[in-house]
Amino acid sequence: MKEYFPLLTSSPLFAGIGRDDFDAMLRCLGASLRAYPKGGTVYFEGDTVTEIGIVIRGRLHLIKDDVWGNTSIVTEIDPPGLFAEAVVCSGIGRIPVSVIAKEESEILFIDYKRIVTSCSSACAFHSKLIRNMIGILAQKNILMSAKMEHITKRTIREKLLSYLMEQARQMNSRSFDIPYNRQELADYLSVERSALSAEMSKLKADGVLDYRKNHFEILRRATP
Amino acid sequence: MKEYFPLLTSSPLFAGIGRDDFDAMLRCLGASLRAYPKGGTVYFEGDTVTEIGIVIRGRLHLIKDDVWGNTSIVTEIDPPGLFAEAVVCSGIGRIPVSVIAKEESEILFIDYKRIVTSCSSACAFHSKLIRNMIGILAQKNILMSAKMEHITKRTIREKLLSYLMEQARQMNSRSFDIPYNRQELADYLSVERSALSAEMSKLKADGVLDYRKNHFEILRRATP
DNA sequence: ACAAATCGGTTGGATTGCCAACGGAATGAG
DNA sequence: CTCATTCCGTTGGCAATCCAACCGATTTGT
Repeated sequence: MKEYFPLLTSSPLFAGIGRDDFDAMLRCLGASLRAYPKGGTVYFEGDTVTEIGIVIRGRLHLIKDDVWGNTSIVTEIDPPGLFAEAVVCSGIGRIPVSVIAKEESEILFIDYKRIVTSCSSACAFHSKLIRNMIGILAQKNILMSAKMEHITKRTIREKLLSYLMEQARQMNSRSFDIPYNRQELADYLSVERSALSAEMSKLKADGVLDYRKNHFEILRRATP
Repeated sequence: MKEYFPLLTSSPLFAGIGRDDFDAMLRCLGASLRAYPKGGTVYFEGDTVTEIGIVIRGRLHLIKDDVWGNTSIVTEIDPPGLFAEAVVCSGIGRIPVSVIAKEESEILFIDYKRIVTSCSSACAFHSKLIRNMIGILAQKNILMSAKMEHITKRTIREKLLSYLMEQARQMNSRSFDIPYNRQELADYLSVERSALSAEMSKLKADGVLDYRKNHFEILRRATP
């Protein structure tokens, strides 16, 4: 198991856990490692899950099957990504997506109860692990709230400005870089790339915005 | 403090905490009660916060000030609602909204560190409180993910069907009630009420859907 | 340096949604 | 019962978005 230490310690879940504690911890948590062939199914939508999963090797797709049979990819998860943590931690249990191995994969499973129940030997890392878990869930909350904030706006112009102004606020500057290219930004705001480009040009022409590649500068307040 | 027991115990955060432990718990957590006049400001956007808040009396508005001065209400919080839990638990600290008292209000503040740090007397409720906190964050995650799933769809038809099919799946039946009226459903999906009504009529005409008030029945798979 | 691939801006026609306004049905108060 | 209110469906004109297609610029691989 030790071979996975470098990978796992880069996961937010295990942040701050030392190499020395590592093996003992995994044993104490009753972590189990399972392998899946390419195309194999980890969970079917609706399955009851009690373990969180951490991708060690390979790649997973969380997919949703439309009632008519169309399947759409909700997320892709690469090592050392977490999945099923929200369903498990919420106590809901029924997973709302199917999980399939897009490549031959190895996954580390940890039973949620073993995380939140202090073991008899009162392992020191338990509380650290729990704080990490809380941090992960809370952070995801923040990110999703922010995204909602933007997406619920009516027009592309509003969505874009909402996003850019938040970036400016976070960077504490009117001039900043964003971590997306055009297509990714369009996907994030769930609009068409071409329509986004068009709106950006208009904003530039209006003197509201200046940009070049993924560097942006807000010049003045936008009027509709 | 005991007077607040019935209210607070109805909060998911304190679920399962007995009356006997209650006062000791609040003292152990260093909970502090503060009052705000109508219109008073609890937090300004960007403030650094380390305490989660629980509304005991009154009502709060979480608001966001557009750079141009337009303020929009993000959420309304009534007793015994929680706020600032995500910012605090994520360790981000800078609150992304302003919090104002819409009415004269009383708020119970609890320092996050006191929750996740075991006290010297190893209070039994600590772990319960932590599990509750995790559950709250995770549940919010699930709800937001589901909403995203719907909202990111391109057309009203798709948004609506996405929502309804999820309801059907959850209720395990093609016939079910939803907890919204038209306006609320439109707000949830962030579309226009009238446009939603129109689309619903079309779906009914197409034989895909039947409904009456807030009772729905899915008749057959939708084709675009 | 050349070819191929990726990325981003532009354009025009079809689709879709927004908005404002109206009217009917249901509900509730006096 | 009558009036006022709320909820919901309908409609039409206008604005925004989607979609497909194209092209130039930049990047990447060889």
